[in-house]
Amino acid sequence: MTTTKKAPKYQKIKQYVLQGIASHNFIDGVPSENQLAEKFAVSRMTARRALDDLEREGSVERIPGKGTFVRRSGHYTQGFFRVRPFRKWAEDLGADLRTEVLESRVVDPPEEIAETLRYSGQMIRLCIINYLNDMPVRYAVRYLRADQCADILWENLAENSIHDILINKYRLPLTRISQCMTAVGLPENLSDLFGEKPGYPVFYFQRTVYSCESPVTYVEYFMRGDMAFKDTFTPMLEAGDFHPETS
Amino acid sequence: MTTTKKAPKYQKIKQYVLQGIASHNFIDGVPSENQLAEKFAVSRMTARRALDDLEREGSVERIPGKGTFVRRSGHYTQGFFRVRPFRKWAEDLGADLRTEVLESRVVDPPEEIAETLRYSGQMIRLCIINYLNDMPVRYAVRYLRADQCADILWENLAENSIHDILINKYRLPLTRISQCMTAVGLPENLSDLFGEKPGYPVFYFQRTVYSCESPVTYVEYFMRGDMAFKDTFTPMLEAGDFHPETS
DNA sequence: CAGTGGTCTAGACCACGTC
DNA sequence: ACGTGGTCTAGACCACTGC
Repeated sequence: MTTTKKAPKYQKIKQYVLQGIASHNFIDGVPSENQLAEKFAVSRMTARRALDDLEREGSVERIPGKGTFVRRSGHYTQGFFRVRPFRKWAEDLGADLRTEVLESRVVDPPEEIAETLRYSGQMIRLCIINYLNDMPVRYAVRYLRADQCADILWENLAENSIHDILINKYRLPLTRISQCMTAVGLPENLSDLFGEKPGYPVFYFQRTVYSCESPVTYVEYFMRGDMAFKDTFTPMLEAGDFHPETS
Repeated sequence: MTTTKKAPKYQKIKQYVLQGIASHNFIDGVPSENQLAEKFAVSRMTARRALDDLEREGSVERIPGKGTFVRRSGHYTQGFFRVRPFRKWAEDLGADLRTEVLESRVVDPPEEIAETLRYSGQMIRLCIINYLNDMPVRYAVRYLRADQCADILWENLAENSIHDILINKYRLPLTRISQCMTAVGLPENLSDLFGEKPGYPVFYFQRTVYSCESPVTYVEYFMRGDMAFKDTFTPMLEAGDFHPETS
């Protein structure tokens, strides 16, 4: 259900290139359009279509006359933000909020997640999608330590807040939240879920939640780019923040 | 210098469609790929390329078997954020900040701007681009009331903060800032400026700055999507904000 | 010079929605 | 049955880069 029904040829090419990037091949350049076309026995336009997508999704960079290259990110940081709890937000809007649990199981965590949560044992992985008035607006992948809250697998996560459960059932006071937001193109594998093309602009969040300085859960999610963040405030001279002395 | 050097045919088609959208034609559907191909005497693939771009940039929506339609935005709001002053941000990074003024002149404001600033006289329009370590990261268009600060045209805006000037020279205390952020695809006309393809994910900000409840300046800007917003905070039960009771 | 990506053509078949 | 968008082909010319 996640992939397109007819499996276009350019999808296979995209997969091939993405895997190659992940395996750190292609460090001095992705195969050229002609090479890909030959390798997959397709026309150059089709190979090109695959690279077009990858470029729009930010995976590769093309330089005319030279070739196609893996893109590096280069993160700066630029400000801060707060995110309102999803349920509260929907309430205020008077909008209909629906939550679906797409996956809920025990996994061996990827290395970065193990590092982030400082725990290398098994984890619970939850994939959740939120709809607002039947429009998919947020897709979240969450990791929790299996030793801390294995029973969460049996909770009704579509109806109850995960934070509620962590606090009230597992007695984990949530004391700190650390998060990062960027704007990215919608990844290919979420295209169907959101009903948008790969590359559609979305917010990408990465959040770690701590209980008493110990990381409890990591969640990353993609949210439609047209979900607006709004703010009105008074620019007082507070803590090196937005204030009149500077631009 | 802003447009591509060879002026591809699909650009003209994009322009045509965008103008049609702005003129509120196409309310019941953009011309089909075949119609556009015939009208512009190009192959269908070329007309299609134009619509591909417009779709990725969020202007139109395609429905297989039905047609291509103008996209409506449908803004919700989702949280809030703060943006650090650009100069301060660059300082902290130890990065090299460069500012270029691309345009600086007196104009008759578009209607929305006149409404936002509650002033229908002439305005000063500033187009500014910021580079961080020689990478273009932010493009801003700013409007100011010509009757309030016409002389700002003669200031060295590349070196001095506009807010500084407003406060210190024009004695306009900035008392309130109201802003909105979404994620959008990079508009076509900024593609060259940023060195990214149209559709590249960027943050889009709209901000109105007030002095004593009177709007003083409106600025909108596009910022690279890989400029991260980061935040670490304690989720206390404050003013309906992020707190443990909810998701 | 050969190779790259950027654009373009004039066809084609398919799945889907409307009538 | 017809029009729509989605995919695909096998060519083509161009501008640019590197050698």
